[in-house]
Amino acid sequence: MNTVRKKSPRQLEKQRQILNAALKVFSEFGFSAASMDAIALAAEVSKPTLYMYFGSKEQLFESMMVAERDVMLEPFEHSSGEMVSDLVDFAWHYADVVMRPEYLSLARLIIGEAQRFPDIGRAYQKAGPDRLLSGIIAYLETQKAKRRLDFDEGELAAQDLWALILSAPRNQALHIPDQPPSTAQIARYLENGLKVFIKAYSTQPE
Amino acid sequence: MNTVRKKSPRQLEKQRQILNAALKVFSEFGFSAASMDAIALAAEVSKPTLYMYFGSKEQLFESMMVAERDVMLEPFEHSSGEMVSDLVDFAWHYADVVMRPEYLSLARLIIGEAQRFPDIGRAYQKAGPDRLLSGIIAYLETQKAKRRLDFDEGELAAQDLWALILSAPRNQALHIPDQPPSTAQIARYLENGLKVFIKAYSTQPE
DNA sequence: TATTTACTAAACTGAGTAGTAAAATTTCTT
DNA sequence: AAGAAATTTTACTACTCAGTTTAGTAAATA
Repeated sequence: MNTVRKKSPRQLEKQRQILNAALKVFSEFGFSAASMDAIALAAEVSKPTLYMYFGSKEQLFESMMVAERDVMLEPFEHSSGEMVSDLVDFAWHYADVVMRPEYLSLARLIIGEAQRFPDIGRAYQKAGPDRLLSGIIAYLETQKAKRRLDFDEGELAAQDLWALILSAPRNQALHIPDQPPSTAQIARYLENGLKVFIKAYSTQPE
Repeated sequence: MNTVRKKSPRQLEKQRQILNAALKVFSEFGFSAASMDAIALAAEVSKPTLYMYFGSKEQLFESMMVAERDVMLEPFEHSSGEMVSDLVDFAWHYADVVMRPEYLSLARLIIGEAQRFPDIGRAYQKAGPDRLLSGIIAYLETQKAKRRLDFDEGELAAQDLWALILSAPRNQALHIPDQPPSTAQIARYLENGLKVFIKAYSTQPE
């Protein structure tokens, strides 16, 4: 396996190109049906270059997963610093990440290949859902500290919030990629979910 | 495409054998990576026989999907007749179906191939989640009629119940096939979910 | 200018795979 | 038991694809 020694900006650019192409092709066809020729073509790179940067199809797949996962969750990372004003903002921000077509494609790919790449499934669960869940828990705890919410286990409350808001539209989107729920439909589930959550967990339900 | 004319019990038996093998191999490898040779081997049938019963790989895949889906949902079908005594029973019955390893495998397969087989994704949504949802709605409506529950839209209430009970363990199981949640873990989510649901929807929360 | 580095295009290897053909064999029917 | 139908075995075709090799080119470096 001949790796590149030093990474010039030009090489980093090429690496990005390849990873982007890999995401695109793998997402569309799945691991097995995606061909390295197709990825090379999409990346506008020759096949030997592909193998120079990433030794094999499996390695490319795993590298792509790690890279894309981080890119995907980047916007969420940043927001965890700023203080969200209320649950609605929080929920919408969350929905924006999870319901993005690229995120859904990746999730579909991961679920579909989970049996063949158990490490990737586990890593995704940690870096994706679990991390987002931590964010929710942290937020809910601050609300609990302010006596606005009441619960025993933060994890369960966070799971409930997630489930109430996004379970229905996300599952549907996973099964039917070509008919993603509209913003209005998402809003319907989101508002109802929040209403239920508040009724169950708020100390002063309106 | 040379189909078999009359179906002797022996042929039906063979058909079952093939479909079972197809489920097994497709579930393990996904559509593309599964080979017809492997399926023939698993079914203890020759490859030409495979092609005699099901004209092509895609046809076999689709037939298997339809057949397995129906088998999978059979136990649920029957139970909708008998009157479930309370929500806990109902939830457990539901969890038993959805968290079965074979059901999860099939769901993983469908999600992974949804982009390549949009019809199958749509059909599954209708025959699986949507049908189960109808069952929940029907049950909730009877409770509403008895003034035990209160809600505006049955669909939303049913989605909430589903989400609260099974969203968390199911998602985790989809990502991490080799570590399915234990009965105790399922119970934890289920009991908490029911508690929240009752608090939000019951007319007389305990 | 000479040399190294990164890359490309194209052909090739070797393995696997969907699907078919035909003859041999088993099973069913009469 | 004899003939018909269903199946199997075996072999094959045509193709795809991961990964490699070769021969040559553009650009950076010395």
